[in-house]
Amino acid sequence: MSDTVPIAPKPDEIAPRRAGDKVLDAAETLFYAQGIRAVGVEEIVNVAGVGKPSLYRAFGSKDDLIVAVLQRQEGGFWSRLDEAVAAYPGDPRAALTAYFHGAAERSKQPGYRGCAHSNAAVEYPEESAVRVEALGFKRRQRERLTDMAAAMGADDPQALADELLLILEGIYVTRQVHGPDGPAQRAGEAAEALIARRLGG
Amino acid sequence: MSDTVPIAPKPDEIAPRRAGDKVLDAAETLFYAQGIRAVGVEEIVNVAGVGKPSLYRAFGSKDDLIVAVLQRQEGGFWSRLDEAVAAYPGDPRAALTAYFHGAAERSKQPGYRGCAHSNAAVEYPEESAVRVEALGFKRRQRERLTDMAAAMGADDPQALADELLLILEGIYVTRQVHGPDGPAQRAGEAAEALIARRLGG
DNA sequence: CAAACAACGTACCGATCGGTTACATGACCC
DNA sequence: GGGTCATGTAACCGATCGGTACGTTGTTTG
Repeated sequence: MSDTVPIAPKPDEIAPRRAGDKVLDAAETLFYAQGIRAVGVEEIVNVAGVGKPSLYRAFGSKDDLIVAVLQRQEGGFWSRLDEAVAAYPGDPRAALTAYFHGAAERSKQPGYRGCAHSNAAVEYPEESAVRVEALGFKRRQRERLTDMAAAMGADDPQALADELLLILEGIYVTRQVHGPDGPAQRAGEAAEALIARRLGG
Repeated sequence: MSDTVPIAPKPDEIAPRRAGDKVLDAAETLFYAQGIRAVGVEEIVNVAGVGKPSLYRAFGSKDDLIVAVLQRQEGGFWSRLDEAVAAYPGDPRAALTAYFHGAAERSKQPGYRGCAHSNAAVEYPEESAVRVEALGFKRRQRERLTDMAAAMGADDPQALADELLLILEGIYVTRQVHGPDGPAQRAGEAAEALIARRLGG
């Protein structure tokens, strides 16, 4: 994830989840919707329907909980990217193009608030475990895009990847400040143009 | 401003500034460097070297102070944009290109942390005076870019402006998550490419 | 059946949050 | 000198912050 709105925690009647899982669900939803610093642990445990010690038994501290939420959300990003890649076997250019069109589309959904990791980095500008986790994902994201640019046959994979990253982060933030009908809707086309310029076609 | 690092409050020995001005200076520096929610009023008045009542006499509340800081910072953005426009009279395309190259260059300076208004919108996702102020600037920014795109002779000024906004917000955020040698350095070239695609040349 | 253990919630902790009050001080102006 | 205005000091407010001591419950295990 890291750029989709968390699905509402499902009722735990079918699979009686542990208190820690409920905390993680609640924290993910609340952090994404309201921002990390704006959400207190009290509110998290209330929404999760558990006691405060359950949070601290499972995660040790609010910071550790934040990191755990970010780690879970990172998986979502890779899932969606891998999905696009799998949809166009042997054609990383088509995969990446599809991914950007999909990202623009996803940004229209209500409650969308961009990339949780980027938001976290903005909320935690000073050195901290949260920032380390957020920046770590961003580095892996950049590496992966660079690899894909190389696989596309770009002369300068890093340059192409970085140009696409500008668009990607642009989606995340413009959606938040300009709404669902803002610049983010041009992202697919813009990404295609930047790819075409460095690859031809 | 809104994307340059605040200059350190100058010593008030020459022009004995009012307490409210010192508060505004300190708040601008602290908010930009550490984030808004991370800074308490106590720290602000300490750095400003004034008493807490001075803050509340001048601004009424922390929220009002935040709004005042954002309003001051907005002026900086218009100054820099107007400067680029003035440097290329009658050539909005050259002006905008220069602006993007300049923005990429500025993003390298230490302490750069992107656009204060975008950051504020991330920190305040729920309706509030702060968010209203931040989003108001972002709307004016988009309108101005659209006007310039129209002046360039773009067939679809809104489309070009929005593509450039993706790059612009991309600069702001990628600098924060990827550092001064990250994707932001490709912004000038990317902006030129997107402009050329819609204008020819 | 009972001891042991894991999981959990109630109630509380000190610290800090944004904001306020009362008052002393000093510069300026007539 | 007396008044006004802007300021700083310091103590304080209720609310909320992240975090914990401790007792209760429910299940397992002998």
